[in-house]
Amino acid sequence: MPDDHSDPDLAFAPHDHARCAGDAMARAETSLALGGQRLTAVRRRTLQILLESHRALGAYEVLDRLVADGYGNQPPVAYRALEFLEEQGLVHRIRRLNAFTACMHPGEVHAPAFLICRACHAVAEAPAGTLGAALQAAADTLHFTIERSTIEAVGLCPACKATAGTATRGIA
Amino acid sequence: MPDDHSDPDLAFAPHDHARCAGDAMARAETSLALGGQRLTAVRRRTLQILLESHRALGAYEVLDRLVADGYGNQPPVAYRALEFLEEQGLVHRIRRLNAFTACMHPGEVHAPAFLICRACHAVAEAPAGTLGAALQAAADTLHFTIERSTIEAVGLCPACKATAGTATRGIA
DNA sequence: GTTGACATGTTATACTGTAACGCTATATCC
DNA sequence: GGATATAGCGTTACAGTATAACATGTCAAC
Ligand SMILES: [Zn+2]
Ligand SMILES: [Zn+2]
Ligand SMILES: [Zn+2]
Ligand SMILES: [Zn+2]
Repeated sequence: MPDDHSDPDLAFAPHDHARCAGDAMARAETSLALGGQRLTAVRRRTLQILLESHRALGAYEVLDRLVADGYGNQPPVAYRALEFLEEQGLVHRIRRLNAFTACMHPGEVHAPAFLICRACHAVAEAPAGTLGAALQAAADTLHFTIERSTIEAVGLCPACKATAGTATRGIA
Repeated sequence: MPDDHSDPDLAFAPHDHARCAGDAMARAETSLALGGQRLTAVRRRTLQILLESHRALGAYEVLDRLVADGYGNQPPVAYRALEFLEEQGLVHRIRRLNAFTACMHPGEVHAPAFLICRACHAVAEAPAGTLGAALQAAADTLHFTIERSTIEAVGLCPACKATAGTATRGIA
């Protein structure tokens, strides 16, 4: 059995997602412990919820899930947990969708870029490649200093391209 | 007097903005005429409003301006005009700001990328350069087909870097 | 002038995000 | 253990963003 956890993003491919999510949660715990940050019950559950699929969830979807688990049922509960996780680099905000998704490469420094399938709503974190450099180069010609960047592409994932028109596929 | 209308984006530099905006409006008229689309009063005024500065305006800011000119004062009036202009490639949506800005390169095919100054709120459309290609390359490795992309960077424009901390500068 | 298509005006509502306050849990220091 | 400080959570109330649905108006083609 091949190692299906080599990097090239597997959001679009079938894979051992239980392990995928478990690994991510473990990395999150390590990373937070190192930084002296607290992974409280709400925060942990929020991250778990996002890790259940390679999709982006709206704050209110997350909130619904938290409520079902007995946590506070007001928007700030979800927003606070999500913002904390984003600050810690464990979650990314997908502005195009007004939604959040778990980071698949926590720890590594990365200007994240996302590929969003409009059919199955899977979200993959694209391999950085020369992307960051290209954006930096564009900024340089205008003498602009980049602090944060948002790169998001909408289109069709391989599975949905194959089934052209059909609905959900894969882990999304 | 040098031609200050050579491309490298001038949003961050002083320039003859009346001509800058006038040119853009003229290109818009041509482009719509070719496509058989109608530049109605609301649409024209909406584009003018966005062309007054190199900033992004929220739909409700645009609406306020339209109301002041005697147009309908409900959100759909502004959203419809903005969406029409965006479909025609004359306006871009800046998701990071929940706002809209006039396109500075209408006609040309371009996967737009924006540089947003967090100090003076100027928004420049970055020269495409290798950016589109880099994103496409990243997508290719996952066999993802890009249909639309959102590229936005937040940081400091040259003027605001110089004044480090001071407020508004330039045309923004 | 009637028809049909498109655009605008209007009502109402849905969705997304935050400010502010008070309570509770946790860590720290004595 | 008890006092103190801090961070996190629960809640109320509201602000900001966006859209569905329907009525009215405008314009060009026939
Ligand atoms: Zn997975
Ligand atoms: Zn898909
Ligand atoms: Zn200008
Ligand atoms: Zn600036």
